[in-house]
Amino acid sequence: MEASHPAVPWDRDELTVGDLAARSGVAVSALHFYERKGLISSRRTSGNQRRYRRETLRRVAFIRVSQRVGIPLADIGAALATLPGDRTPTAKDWRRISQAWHDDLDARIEQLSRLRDHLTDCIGCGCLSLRRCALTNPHDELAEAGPGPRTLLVEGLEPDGSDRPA
Amino acid sequence: MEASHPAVPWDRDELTVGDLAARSGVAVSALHFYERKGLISSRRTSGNQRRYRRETLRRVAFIRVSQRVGIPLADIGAALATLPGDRTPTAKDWRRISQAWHDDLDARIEQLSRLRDHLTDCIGCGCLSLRRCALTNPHDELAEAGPGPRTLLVEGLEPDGSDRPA
DNA sequence: GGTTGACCTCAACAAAGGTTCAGGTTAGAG
DNA sequence: CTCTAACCTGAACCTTTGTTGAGGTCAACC
Repeated sequence: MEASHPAVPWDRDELTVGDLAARSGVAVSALHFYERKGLISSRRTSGNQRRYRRETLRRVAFIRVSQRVGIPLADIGAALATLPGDRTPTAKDWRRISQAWHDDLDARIEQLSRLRDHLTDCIGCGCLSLRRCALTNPHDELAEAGPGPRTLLVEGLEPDGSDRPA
Repeated sequence: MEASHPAVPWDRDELTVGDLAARSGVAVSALHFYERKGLISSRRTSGNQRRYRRETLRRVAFIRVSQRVGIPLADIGAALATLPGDRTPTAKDWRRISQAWHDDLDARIEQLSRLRDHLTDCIGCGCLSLRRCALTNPHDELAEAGPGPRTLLVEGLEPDGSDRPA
């Protein structure tokens, strides 16, 4: 209802949840979910239906890209929360928050590379001594962001240092 | 009870679930869980308590390292299932199954690197056009193993090709 | 003004990877 | 022989990221 003309310019600028879903390729249920989690927000019509600003399209795109990079929704939400609320985010704003992902990704890639390079030494050799292995050594370990196990591997496998391979 | 001597050599070779937990740094509840999932197995004493072979220590270490690499438990279980059941796995056995992780890791690192290199182009520029962006383009996408979102990003952001940055 | 598709809320379920708790048994030290 | 730490099972609960369904409303076309 809003006004009796359904296609005035400033109405054109708003998207229904279905529009947003179609345009972003994200299911309506996921958009509702993101909204419950505070990652996106909407205005309600007098009939209680959601209307999104076009800017939301970019937020959703950012969410999906970030998830693909392996960032949990909570972190994405925190990053989005740093965007200005009083104006539409600029290229600079997006660049700033994407920089954090870039750094995160760098660290993650570095860590995975180390992991890979030690895999053969540590598992491949069959000894897998947790005490000595670089793979399982917490010192080797950084903040570990992103998916995957967060618990660190600890302590010694063989108290006597031997490993009894057979 | 087994036999009336609690410290005979072949008994020394067995670990209680508490021992295994202490040695591997994994909670007892997690070990029970791994056992329910078939990743490890135990003998039971006459009093129904678990006894693990020392070899199990290496399996648990393998599980934790694999999780750290980002492999789901089900896949780890499948890999472990290829180990010989009739003898203690050798260095060669472990090398073989770790090779698969190595390859997986290579692919994952490659993909993350591509993602990182496109991040600035795609989010950083502020346009985030899903249609054009390499980040969101399924063609760019491979099997995507490991943690993180599996759903592909799709379709166009702006039907008219423009993006209305502000 | 009626039909139909899109929308609303709330609740339940899913899968992964566990943890916690209740209620009861065992093992081993003294 | 008794005490207690460690063990057992099963069920419930947790987090994340949503999906599905039931029951009901809204909006737009003819």
